[in-house]
Amino acid sequence: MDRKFQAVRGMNDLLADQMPWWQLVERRARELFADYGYQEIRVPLVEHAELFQRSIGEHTDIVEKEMYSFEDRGGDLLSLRPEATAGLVRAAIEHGLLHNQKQRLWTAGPMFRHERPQQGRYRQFHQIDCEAFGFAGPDVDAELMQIAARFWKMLGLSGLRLRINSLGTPDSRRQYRALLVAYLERHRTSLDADSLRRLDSNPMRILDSRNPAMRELIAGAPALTDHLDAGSREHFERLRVLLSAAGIAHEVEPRLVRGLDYYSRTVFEWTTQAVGSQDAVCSGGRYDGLVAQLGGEPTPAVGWALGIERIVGLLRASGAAAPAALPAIYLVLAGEPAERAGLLLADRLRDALPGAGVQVGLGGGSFKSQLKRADMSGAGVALIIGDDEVARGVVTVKLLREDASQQECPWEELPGRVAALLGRGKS
RNA sequence: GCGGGCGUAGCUCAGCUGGUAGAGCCCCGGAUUGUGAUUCCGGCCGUCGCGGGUUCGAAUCCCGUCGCUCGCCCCA
Repeated sequence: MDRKFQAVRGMNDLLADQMPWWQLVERRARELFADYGYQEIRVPLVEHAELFQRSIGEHTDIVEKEMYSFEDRGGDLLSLRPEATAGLVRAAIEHGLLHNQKQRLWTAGPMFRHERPQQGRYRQFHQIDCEAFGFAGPDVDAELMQIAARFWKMLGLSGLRLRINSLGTPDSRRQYRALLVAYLERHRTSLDADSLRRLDSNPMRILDSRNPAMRELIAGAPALTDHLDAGSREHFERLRVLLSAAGIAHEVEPRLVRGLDYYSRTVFEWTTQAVGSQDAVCSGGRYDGLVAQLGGEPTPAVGWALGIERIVGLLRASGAAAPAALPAIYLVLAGEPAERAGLLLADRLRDALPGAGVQVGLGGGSFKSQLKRADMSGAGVALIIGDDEVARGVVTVKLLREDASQQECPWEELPGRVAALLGRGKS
């Protein structure tokens, strides 16, 4: 073999030391959505490429250069999903979920974008995503932000900032866009290369440029907030009232523009300063036109997505220790007769003590190394079985975490004895 | 697509101005023929990312290439 296989760039293996955090995040998310009455659904990772082109927008970076697209054997052009919303909307329409109904849904899973990986940004990354359909008012916008805020609280995360903005309706956005382009054209000579490029394709994106040299120019630009239609302005103002009443801290950020074409009215983003330059951990917005655009009945909708990798990064950076699942009991088996008895005895213990965690010292080795492995396993109790114990039908019980002389225990009494030891250890 | 940094043992890394590769951790065995977490001894572990060049001699210098990583763009 002249070549070791490596994972595809930007697609990471999640090893055991990572999983306690992932499991924590996923478990809490499940509890969170249950608490708000959101239902989980799952949709395929692959959809027709056209679904994403039409929903996300032809001229977005995602569609233009980041999608994994391929022709399948039947000649269909398919894509790995770069985000979750389009697939959820497609499924909701396809199964009639939006027919005279309101829906509050969530999903989670991998997304794929062909970007240059860096900290917090990967080609396969994972999102938790929730969407509410059929609610036109700002109350559901506020609820979605409340859900996210509660999630941070459940996970013990602090230091996250919520910034909100309104993009208005497609109509008011078009008018504003014309004003903005006129302004930028007048200052064309001060634009940087990236902004010049975006002037034609997506001028509003110039507003959230990170280039400090552009700051002054941007500050002088007409503000989106000043050019909203009356309905959008009222929606936005009521949203702010609701957020304040619910005790959700937020800032209006007139320059916040999201990268996907389908957003209308409310957009928002939670950011952090704790993990590299990819600072957005959760973001979303309202997309009232998308369902109709994809062939459904006109249905107002709003949702957000959060990046699990970024949340896990925050948790790790916060110094919190993830609860690792350790076995409570480790079975040391010395010699062939003990090995023969060990598996069954371990299962009896599992029957009697479900959830405790019983690990069998497989693979032999010296007695010393077996005890060493028992210690390393994190178990509190080592049960030692050798030829002598098998012959007499007993087990040697040794406490690994405290000073106490070890004792012998007949097999029949073992579950009760161990239960008592574990109970004492916990209290 | 564009920049910066880095590739030496499974992991973390040392190796000065070129002299033919090391430490710690891990793992295994022993000191203690059945007692771990402390100690001591021993063992295992390498195409020095890859290819080419310079040289008597390259982990070290030069060129190329691949990979990883951080950042830009963009985004979760």
